[in-house]
Amino acid sequence: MKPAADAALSGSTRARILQAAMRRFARQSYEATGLRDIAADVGVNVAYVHRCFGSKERLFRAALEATLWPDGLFDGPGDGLAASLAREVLRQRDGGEIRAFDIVIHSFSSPEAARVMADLLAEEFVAPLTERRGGLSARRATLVAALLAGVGILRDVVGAAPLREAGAGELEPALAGIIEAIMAGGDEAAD
Amino acid sequence: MKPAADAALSGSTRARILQAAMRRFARQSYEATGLRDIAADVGVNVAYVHRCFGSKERLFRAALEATLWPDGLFDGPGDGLAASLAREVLRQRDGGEIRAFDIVIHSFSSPEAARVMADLLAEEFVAPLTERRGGLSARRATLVAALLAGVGILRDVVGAAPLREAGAGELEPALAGIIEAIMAGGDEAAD
DNA sequence: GCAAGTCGGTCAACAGCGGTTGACCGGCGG
DNA sequence: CCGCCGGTCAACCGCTGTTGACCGACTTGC
Repeated sequence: MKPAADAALSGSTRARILQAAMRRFARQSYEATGLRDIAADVGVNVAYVHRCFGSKERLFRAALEATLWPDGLFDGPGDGLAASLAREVLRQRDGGEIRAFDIVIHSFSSPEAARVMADLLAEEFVAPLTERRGGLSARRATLVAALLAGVGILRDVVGAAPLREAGAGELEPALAGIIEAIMAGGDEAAD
Repeated sequence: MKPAADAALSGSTRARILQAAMRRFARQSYEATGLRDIAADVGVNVAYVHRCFGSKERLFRAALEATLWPDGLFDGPGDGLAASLAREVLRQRDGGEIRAFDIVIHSFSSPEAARVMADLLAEEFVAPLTERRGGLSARRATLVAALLAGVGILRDVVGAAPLREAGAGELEPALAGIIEAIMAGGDEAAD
């Protein structure tokens, strides 16, 4: 089969596999996603998917890393950070768009995925956030991550009604306020 | 959990299966927990576990319901609510103790478990919390749930270092403060 | 110009697990 | 004697990640 048509976009089959994996992992859990599903999406054989990435866990890691903050989430002005985090979490995904967040919130549980995420949480979220916001402790940065993760899960995985209903415009400032409160919170003993 | 029935029924094989299920689901994910594991714990045949509860999902639901807030989490004084929620989430489990929380945080993902949890979140957390704390919106109550879920997951499932390290005594007041901030937060437009 | 080797990819199979099912069985009350 | 209850046993069927053998095309070396 000649991939001439979509060559420009996806070029190598490996890249297309990766993108299919990203799409799958962003919509289902790690365990619910089979290598055969991904292979079928791309139109290749299962064996090749496996041989291409070594193992399912490594494919998951690659997919997650490939989605990490494509748009420089932490690049904006420091004082708008809380707002942009809130916006990112509540953002509606349209079409084929894939957020790292979607992958993360669907694959808690499953020890393999958790291992991957523990690494990336520290390197790709806590570190940039504390660096961006001087004086912010790793603990409070992780608490921000916890809030965002919880909101994402309850909203998009569990489907909690109060977080899904219409007014994202109402939810967003509230969430931003809470994030700000967490980051600003030095009102207890310094941590 | 029914306090008296618990001891009395400990003889009943069905009750022992339920308890074994609670233990398993509190330590592994829904998907990672097999009916055969549970059956082996109790010392009965897999088929009986299935026939006893109808399906794996129903067993999960029964196990989760049986662990729900055994000690009346919302019964304390209303103003200490944030603190007691924080304490509950960060509490160290010793021995065979099983919190509903442990089951919940291990089994996000998996659609079957999520379905169960969506029901119970509304009925068993949001409703009591808003009732206990007059004027609290369902949205903010759910945000509290999100924070607690996120903290539990990052701490106990993913194993994020900043939330696990020693000082629970330092983390707890910070968490309580954030919870309080969420519940108190009417500083934005009323929601 | 031809052999050798690598790259991209297929195919079939393995080995093991998962929940679920239906047939069966011993004891016990009526 | 019948029938129900608690429980076992074996099997089914579908799925999983993973493996090794193989293959065609293209590049490289001589």
